[in-house]
Amino acid sequence: MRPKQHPVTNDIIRHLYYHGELTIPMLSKLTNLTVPTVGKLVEELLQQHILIVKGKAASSGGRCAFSYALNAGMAYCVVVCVERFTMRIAMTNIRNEFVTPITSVNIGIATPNEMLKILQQNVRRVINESGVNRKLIMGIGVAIPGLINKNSGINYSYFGNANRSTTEIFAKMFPYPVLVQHDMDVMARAEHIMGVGRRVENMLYLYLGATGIGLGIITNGQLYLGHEGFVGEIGHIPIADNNKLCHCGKTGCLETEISETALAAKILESIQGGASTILSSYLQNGNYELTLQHILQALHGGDPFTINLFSQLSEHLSKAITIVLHLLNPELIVLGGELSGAQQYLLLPIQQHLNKYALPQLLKNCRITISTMGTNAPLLGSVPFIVEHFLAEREAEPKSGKQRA
Amino acid sequence: MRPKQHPVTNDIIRHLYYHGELTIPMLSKLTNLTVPTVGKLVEELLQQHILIVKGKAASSGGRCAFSYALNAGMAYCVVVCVERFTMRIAMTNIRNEFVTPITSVNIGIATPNEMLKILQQNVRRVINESGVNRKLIMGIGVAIPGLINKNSGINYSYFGNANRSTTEIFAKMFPYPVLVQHDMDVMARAEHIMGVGRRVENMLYLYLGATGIGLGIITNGQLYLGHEGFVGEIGHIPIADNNKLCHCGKTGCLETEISETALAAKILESIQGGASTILSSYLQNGNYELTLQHILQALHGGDPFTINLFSQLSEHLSKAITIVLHLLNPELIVLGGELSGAQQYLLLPIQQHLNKYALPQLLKNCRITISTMGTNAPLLGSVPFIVEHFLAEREAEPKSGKQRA
DNA sequence: CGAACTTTATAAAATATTTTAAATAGGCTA
DNA sequence: TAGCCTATTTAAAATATTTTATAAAGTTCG
Repeated sequence: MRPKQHPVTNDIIRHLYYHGELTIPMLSKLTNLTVPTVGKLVEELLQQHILIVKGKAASSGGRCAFSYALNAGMAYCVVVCVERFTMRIAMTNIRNEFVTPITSVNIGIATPNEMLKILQQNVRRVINESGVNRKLIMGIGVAIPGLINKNSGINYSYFGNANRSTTEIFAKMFPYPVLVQHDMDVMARAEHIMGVGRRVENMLYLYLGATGIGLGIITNGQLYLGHEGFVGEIGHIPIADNNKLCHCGKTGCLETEISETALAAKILESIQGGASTILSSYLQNGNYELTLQHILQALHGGDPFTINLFSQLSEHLSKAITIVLHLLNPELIVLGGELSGAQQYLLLPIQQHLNKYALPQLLKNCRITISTMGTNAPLLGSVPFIVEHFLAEREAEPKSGKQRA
Repeated sequence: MRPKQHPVTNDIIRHLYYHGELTIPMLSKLTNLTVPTVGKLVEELLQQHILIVKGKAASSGGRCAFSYALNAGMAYCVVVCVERFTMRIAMTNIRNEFVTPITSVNIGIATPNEMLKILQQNVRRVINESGVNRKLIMGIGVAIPGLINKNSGINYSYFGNANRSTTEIFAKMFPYPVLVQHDMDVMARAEHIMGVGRRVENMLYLYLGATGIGLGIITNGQLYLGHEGFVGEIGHIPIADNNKLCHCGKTGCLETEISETALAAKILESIQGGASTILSSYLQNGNYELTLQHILQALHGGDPFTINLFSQLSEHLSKAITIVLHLLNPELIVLGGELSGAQQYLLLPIQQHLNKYALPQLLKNCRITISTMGTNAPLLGSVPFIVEHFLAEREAEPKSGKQRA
């Protein structure tokens, strides 16, 4: 008997999720509903404990409005991210806040089936230990690297093979919806919803990881996934004239210059060629491996060799950034991933090189910054996906009983 | 007294514009309104002569539905495109059909002010000669090359300088809204709305012109303009290791390999080096200039040298296509512009080279084809912009008198 | 400090849209 | 060609949302 109301309350919840805190007149503008209508709906949502009164907003010349927010205890998300050596799991509330510690599990060289087991066990443990009412869990978000088909859920790296859809596998494993997403897209979304990219319509998230490079794209205010979800494969753009063979089989890929192994190899070569750097000390006593951690440590320690190394690396990166800048004219480019830990040692040379390569009109109004979300991005970025899915389901629902609260 | 109805009838008009012909149940699904509601609104629009009954749709197992379409005489657009040597002007109806011949005016090396005068005079003439009721003209669409700021309308090529907004200039010149757009975006839109890209959510339009290269981008079903409208600057991607100086000041730009002058220079060099080609015959009697027309003629005439030339050109092009393919995972790539006249001599080698460069997962479900709209694209592509603007204005309108019909 | 103005919230009447139900029209099969 | 099935159309009742009007709670300025 309420044909439109249910979708409309979802709209209110959605806006409150993205804005955090809103007044009735603000919601009226955002939803295109009149103030009395929004007033009634908010009243209803308050009674269902979906909303809470947050306080009074500052007056803008008249009676000051009450502001409302989502009740943090209204709904929860389980978030998982799969990384090189570990899988991290935690629970958040609907306000993007962690409500459990982040569990980190070693995954070693687990087979797809072992990975599934590890995931299942640990997700269950996190849910148990959280003490949260299971009915309030909206879903599970899983961020994984590699190519993931956005329609079938088929991916070519974890949890299965080219024939098994992860979506189907997980549907049998959990009583909650499980959303598997490319980690790049999850991080881009995190940055866009709760990081430096808030309210930005067109932005790029450039992930500079130890093992690879990727790009997450936000166009017209929404995540762009492309036809099948294979967006942002920037690591294999032929950009370097170095003749180095990439693991993809081609030469000159961006990734042959920018990765932990590429950096380590370059350093080793230089040291053998007589270069003087603090990094030599790590290579004593039969230890021939340099990790990114060592390199970043040397960098922030002020080692001139390493600083120069990052300046060189920035040159290649700048060429790639120039390409995406010229193609997509973003308002903001966010740099994330382990390599972005280089901070100013990366950002400043990039900006310098961009002045050389990029068209000034495009560069002028494009901000470039380093992510401040750290390792939380691939976890928190799943929350908006889960919230959207939850609200979409809620809309499709037969208008049966009252909603969870 | 009709708070929502007006926007809703606009929605019906919009859907009919994009689909051409629809039944009431189809409109009901598209608008999220019930069949009785749509029925009433359609009845109203029929009485206002905005819609016409098109015929009966084929039955799908029951009573067959009437199908409705926009009345071609309901509204008109003036469309203009500015090209290298000429300005072309015509009038269309709201169904993307020309209702006047296409007027072509020589613009030589006109100054910005002269250009404005030429445009004004000829647009007026086309309107006069069309005999169309001026009240039915929705607006004027102008497609121009170069960088155009999507917000201010400031462009750096025609009709003004970096300080004058074309939007403002035109507002004083005509009693109709004038929409100035980048020609690349207009052509991409044409291809997306009425060309090979109909119903495609994610596509790229690659313009291969005599003087430059550009990219129009459709993401999530809508034209992507970027932060300021400077999207698709693909001509200056550093892709060639040829050390040729580009007019932008850098070397190795894609445009240094793919353009009329680049091709002509290459041919001349080869001929001087002793190559045998039918093109030599054009260079007799003191004529040292080769146009793209000559080259395409030789190509389709089967000249082996020219065929080979296009195969080489395709290699560079394929590298650029690989980049955008890897970054944006489109469903469709449409090739347009004068160079696309090479047809299979361009398409086949591109596909061959792509097999070498691109990741198979990305290539597999991406169709690449050559535009079939020819020189109409930059004219007809303005129509959807004008229609959208018209409908947006109509929505904002105070719900005063009845609408034009 | 109170009058005038502005903004927000609520109540009652008006109206658009939906739901439910019944009628109509075409295709398919016997 | 009659009768059944399905889909479209129209009609009437129910309900959500808007409009209009009024009250309440702030700010600003004389």
